[in-house]
Amino acid sequence: MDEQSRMLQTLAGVNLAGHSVQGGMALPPPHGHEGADGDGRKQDIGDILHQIMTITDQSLDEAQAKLVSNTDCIFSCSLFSAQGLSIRGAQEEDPPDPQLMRLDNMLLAEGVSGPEKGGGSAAAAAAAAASGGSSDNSIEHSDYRAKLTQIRQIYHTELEKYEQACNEFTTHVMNLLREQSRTRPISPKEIERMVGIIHRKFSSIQMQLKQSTCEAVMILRSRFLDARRKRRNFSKQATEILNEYFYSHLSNPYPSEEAKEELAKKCSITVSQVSNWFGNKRIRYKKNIGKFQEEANLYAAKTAVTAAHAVAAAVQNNQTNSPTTPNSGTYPARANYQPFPFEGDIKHRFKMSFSQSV
DNA sequence: CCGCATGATTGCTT
DNA sequence: AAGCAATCATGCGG
Repeated sequence: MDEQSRMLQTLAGVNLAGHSVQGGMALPPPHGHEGADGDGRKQDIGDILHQIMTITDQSLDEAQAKLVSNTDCIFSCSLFSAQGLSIRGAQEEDPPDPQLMRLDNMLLAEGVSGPEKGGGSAAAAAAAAASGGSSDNSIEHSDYRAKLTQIRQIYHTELEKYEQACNEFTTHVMNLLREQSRTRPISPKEIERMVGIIHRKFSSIQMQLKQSTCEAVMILRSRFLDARRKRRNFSKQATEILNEYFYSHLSNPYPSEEAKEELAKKCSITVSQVSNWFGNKRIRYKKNIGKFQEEANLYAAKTAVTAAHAVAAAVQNNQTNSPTTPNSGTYPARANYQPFPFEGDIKHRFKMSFSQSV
């Protein structure tokens, strides 16, 4: 912040002072204001500069405060340190500026700098994609979007403020130059150069805003969308369903894509969550079969009961059938004994241990 | 507060 | 590309 102010002051100040001094020295002031006029004009420029700078600093501080409080006060340190970096970065490279492009791209991708309405959904989609799967966490999601909207609004108002300040400042300087042009010739190139300097300085301030906004979005994202942080145990019902499937397919606990989808629907979780669950379950079961024995028996009994019910229902439904119903299984709950499919091409040697364990 | 349970992530293998 | 193994980070009961 200090560095930036100094830069703006020195850069703009040197040039303005130079012109002012030149003008004052080379030619006498147009109106009869005595020698004090030259000094007065310098004073004017200095005042304006100071004014503009304080405005800019204030607004930047405000923006930062808002962005920080919007995410969390804890993160203010990272925000400010990041800004410090951005100041240094902003001073290098003028014309193409890859960093600015990166920031712009990110803001656009996050839906911050994009169109006002569609931005939210774009950000949501990006966020969902980043978090691994198409997860629709209803409550957290809307919360996230609300926060993102706040950030977007702050960003836009601040951006507008800077643009306005930039224009005002430019107009001021132009007016001053025009005034001076009555006393000495000022080439268009000189004016152009001045405007360029001003714009560059203001765009570096904008860059800070963008950097801060990016930071805020990243923090928001990591806090709301990192599923690991927001881990919640599945519902009792969901684990029941998953366990039932697992223990009734103990010889081959690898649900197909369709089976995963169905389980996901039943448990109201995502398919990738089902995959995670089975991955974890397989490895943990294999690691310590003994520990899971009780659970296995429990679910075996449970599925056996449901199977018995199913059989009973079937028998009741069509009594014409022969009484011997030899467990011709499609999904039937085969509790304790398994036919061990032992496919010749066992890709995963752990299937062996699953089969043996039963 | 500690330790275990558990869902998610990461890196590697096949 | 799917799964394993290790690991992380949180949830939860004692």
